[in-house]
Amino acid sequence: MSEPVSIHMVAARAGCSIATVSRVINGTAQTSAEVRERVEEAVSALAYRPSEIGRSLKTRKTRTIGIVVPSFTNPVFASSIAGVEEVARAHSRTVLLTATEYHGEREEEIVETLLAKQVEGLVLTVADADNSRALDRLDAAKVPYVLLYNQPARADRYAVSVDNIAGARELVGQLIALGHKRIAFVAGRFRTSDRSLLRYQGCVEAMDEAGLPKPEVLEVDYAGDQPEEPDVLATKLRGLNAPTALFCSNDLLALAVIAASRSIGMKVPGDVSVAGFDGISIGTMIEPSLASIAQPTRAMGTEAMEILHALCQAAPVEPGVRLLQHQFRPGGSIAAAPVESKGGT
Amino acid sequence: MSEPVSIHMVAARAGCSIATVSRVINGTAQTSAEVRERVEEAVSALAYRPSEIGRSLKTRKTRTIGIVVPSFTNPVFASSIAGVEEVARAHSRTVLLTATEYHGEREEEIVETLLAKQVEGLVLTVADADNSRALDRLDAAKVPYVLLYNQPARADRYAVSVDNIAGARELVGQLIALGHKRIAFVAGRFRTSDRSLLRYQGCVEAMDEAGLPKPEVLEVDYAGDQPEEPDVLATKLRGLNAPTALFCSNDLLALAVIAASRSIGMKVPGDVSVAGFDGISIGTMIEPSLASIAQPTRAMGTEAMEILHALCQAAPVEPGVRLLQHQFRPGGSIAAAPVESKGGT
DNA sequence: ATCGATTATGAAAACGTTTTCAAGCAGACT
DNA sequence: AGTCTGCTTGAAAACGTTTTCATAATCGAT
Repeated sequence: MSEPVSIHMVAARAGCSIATVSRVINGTAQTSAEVRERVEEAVSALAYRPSEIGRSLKTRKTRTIGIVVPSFTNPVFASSIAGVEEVARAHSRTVLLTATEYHGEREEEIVETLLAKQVEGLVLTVADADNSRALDRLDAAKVPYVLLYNQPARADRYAVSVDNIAGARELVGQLIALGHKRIAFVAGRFRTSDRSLLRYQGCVEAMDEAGLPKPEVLEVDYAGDQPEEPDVLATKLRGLNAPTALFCSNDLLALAVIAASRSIGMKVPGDVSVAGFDGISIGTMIEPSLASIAQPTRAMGTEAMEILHALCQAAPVEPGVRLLQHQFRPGGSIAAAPVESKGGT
Repeated sequence: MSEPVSIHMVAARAGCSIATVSRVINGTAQTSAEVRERVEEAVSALAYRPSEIGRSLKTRKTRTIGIVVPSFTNPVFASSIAGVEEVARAHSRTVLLTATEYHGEREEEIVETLLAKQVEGLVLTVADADNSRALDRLDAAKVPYVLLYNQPARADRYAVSVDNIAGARELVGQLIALGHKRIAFVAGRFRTSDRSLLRYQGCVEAMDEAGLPKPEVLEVDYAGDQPEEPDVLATKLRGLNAPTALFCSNDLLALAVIAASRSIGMKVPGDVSVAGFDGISIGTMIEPSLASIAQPTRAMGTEAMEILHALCQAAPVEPGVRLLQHQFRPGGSIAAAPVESKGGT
């Protein structure tokens, strides 16, 4: 903070010009062994580290990328961020982190800030990938970016995701195979998550295919990352038309739904089956374990960052959505549907 | 990436000097309404955003802070990061994020990188706050930092934590009150977490006080954030001397321990009580709910960032460790100790 | 010995800002 | 009319780098 050691001091101590110091440090040109040694001595004696700021200004490269996600506390995002960061570091890039807290309207402002910081590219998860002023801004600025968890319709955008529709279909297919006919979709934030909508769509398709009516939908409010109060949620659950299975748009929500069900005396999976989406690791440790669609979250982060890295150095990359493999994760939270009481409630 | 619009272009379009543009943008001096209007027109027409790089170079302020934590995927760190980021944004600072992945030896290199990026300060959780070359480096560079979750002995360092010893004592006290006499401490990473060690110490003190022998210790290996394979863990648990309660050094570990116990037919809490430390929110949603010591993780993040912000602008702040209030969170995972079979195994 | 070719080095420009300094200019006062 | 004050503006320096260009020095070859 108070003793900034610049290249000039190193040059002074080594008795040469700053140009030579720069050459020694970056190995960008031949230098005599003698002067090289003096420079190296000075560098370590002064604990000199070239300022990335000065360097960036000249080279117009910051080696910094930005991340924009709805939240850190959702394990899905946390672990993909970890993946991004790992790859970023491997390519000696650093990561500027921001969260929208699920406020889609903040996206644009956040992107603006990141742009001012001269990030070379971004990895982001937006509310609606096909209608985002933030993305338009990035396109205009010609700053490369890779979407994560979004599945944009536009083919010119880069994205890494799983096939949300197929995943949801698969999961709901399992429920149907277990004999469930009245399946409700418990939706987190339809409005701020196109993923949620796609999963709903997959659910509808699976039920359609099986000749079942559209699922009932229960929309849940959130406070930050946590679903609303357990008793409010419980009340809402009670208001449903006696579904035998609940498909929740994500695992965190499923956990809350299980807890709420329990609180109103509904046994899981005895009275009602509950499934989620994401495959967070905690789901396997609880009892009953949570049936879900597992996404390779960390790998999605690393993949996104690899693409972004390529883009940053203007390497040719095929645009479009990379769909990584999802996997049905069975769990004790779902079971065969209870036998239907004839014409009952 | 390819059309960088600089202050010069704005000046050219507005027909004035770059100095005037700067003044209009920052409002740092009076300008005539006429020229101000022209500048504003140019700014919005060109979608100009001052480069933070250029600005930082001149002002020697980057308005960027660094975060160093062991991992993002541990909810404890994730939520305090969220707190840090929130406050940082409120003070219009951005956050550079890095994880050590629990490799203490990486800390120094990471700090070095962050320093080169000219961060104005750091929030970090280190392996051992009293013996850290990374912190020494920061002291030498006179860059302010605030520790999070660490409780350094040195009184000149800033830190935000809970009282780990007191928390552990309190929790173990509860176990003892429930009649437990053989309590084992399940330790995650003694070597890379001084928190773990403090919690152990608290456990020992509580047992000492009650005239009980030192707790048996089970040390667990990790792969990244997840404890070792469930069956390995289960085997290790079986090797213990029939404790009636397991105090785990953190909640994630406790969850794994519960799952492992279940896998070898030990009922929780019927056969063995299990408690954790941290109070992660998922702990309240599972069955049985997890008894733990809740830390105000997000508040710890905001507090740390507030202190750092003050430090960054050279405001006087009392050094030392801020201990935030922890709270015993009761849970169904602990229950009265089974009655002791006379002189049994 | 002289010449061209090669190598090591330094001076200076450039990157995009902020800020100091001086100057221009209007109006107000003597 | 002349001076002073106050307000607005521009030129230029500075921040810490990298890089271009030129120069000095070394060397082998004629």
